Amino acid sequence: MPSKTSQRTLSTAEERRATVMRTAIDAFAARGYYGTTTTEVAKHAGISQAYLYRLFPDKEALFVAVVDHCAQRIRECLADGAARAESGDPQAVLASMAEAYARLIADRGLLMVVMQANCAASEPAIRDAVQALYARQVEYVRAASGAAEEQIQEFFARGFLCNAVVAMEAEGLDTPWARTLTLGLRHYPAE
Amino acid sequence: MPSKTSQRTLSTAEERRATVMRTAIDAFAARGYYGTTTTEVAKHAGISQAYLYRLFPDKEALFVAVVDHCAQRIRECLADGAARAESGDPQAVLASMAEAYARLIADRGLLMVVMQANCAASEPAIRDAVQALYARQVEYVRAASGAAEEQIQEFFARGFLCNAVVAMEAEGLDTPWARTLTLGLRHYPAE
DNA sequence: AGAGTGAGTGATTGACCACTCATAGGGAGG
DNA sequence: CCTCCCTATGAGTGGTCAATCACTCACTCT
Repeated sequence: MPSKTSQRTLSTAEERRATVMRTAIDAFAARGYYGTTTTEVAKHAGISQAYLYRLFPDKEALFVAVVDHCAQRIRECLADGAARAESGDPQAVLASMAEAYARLIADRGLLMVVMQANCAASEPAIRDAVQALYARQVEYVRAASGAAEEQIQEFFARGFLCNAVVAMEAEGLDTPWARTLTLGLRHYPAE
Repeated sequence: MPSKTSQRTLSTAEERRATVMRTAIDAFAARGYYGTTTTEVAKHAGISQAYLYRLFPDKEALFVAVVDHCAQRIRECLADGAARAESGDPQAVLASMAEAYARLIADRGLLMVVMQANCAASEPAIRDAVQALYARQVEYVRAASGAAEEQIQEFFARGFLCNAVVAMEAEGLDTPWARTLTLGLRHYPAE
């Protein structure tokens, strides 16, 4: 019967959930867990706010789902970096992972969601999600690189430096202090 | 006339402002700029919410004032660390500053306010305050230590690592990943 | 064609929040 | 003792937010 426009109009709930998790990143990235409204998230996903509550039990579960989604994308990115390493040497693997990470955070959203989650850790469920995120990341980096503890720690320290620099929007600044912090940091332009 | 209790009942506005900036730290540290209510801040300071608005023009100005207050305390702490250095050697000065910083962030509040401010940088006034904070910190560390750019950068990278670890409450955890991240980090118990 | 299932929404609710205003009361100077 | 300024508050106000509910419509199976 719908001969003209063969486009289907309805999606499955699972497809919608995936869309929401993708589009909610930018919303939560800008204003964090408390500062983002469910109406805003719904608008980004192109659905009504009421339906958002059919897809997720409440705002907290929605946020945790978004954080988990980001965690998974970061892991995939690290794995991709490890696969591209030119040799099995721990330092080479770490460098290749760092390069992949630098490319990943070219879009601010992903990174900012993780920082926002880190800051909203006073909610137990969110703190648990953040701890799980870093637990899996650290274990993965350890396993994939085989590097020494100190090297892994420094890898993450540099990662946190990246995060902070991006969060405070200091990548573009042409001041001495900003140049000191961003020394040697690869900065890929957005998209 | 008030012979029994000689305690005064009124304070000057300046004294009250100082009290608010001290007590608001814990409130903003836990739930950030958006998640903290002005009523909460007023209650912590022991004044009415209405009077808070006589001391500060609005919530944003209040938050920025608290961030500036934290920035000043951190600078004092770094200066104190530099003064205690055993020699003028850049590495020794940096190490002494790091030690002082580790002691400072024994109370989570100060550090979390800075992280929360970093995450609320979508508000221009807050972003400016955060950038000013790090600008002065980096310049101070550079001037006081005389260290090379790379060393200064690594100093701050380790600082951000500290921040993240404290934020996600991983200092106490006895898991391999948490131990990797906290390697060699001095952890002073609260208060 | 008609019944049943799941996608999707408009309207609403009660709680709460940033911010305001009229006013009460302490303390110092005259 | 009176008065004037400053500290301080109670009682709102308009607006917004998370969450709910009754309801419509699209699609499928028989």
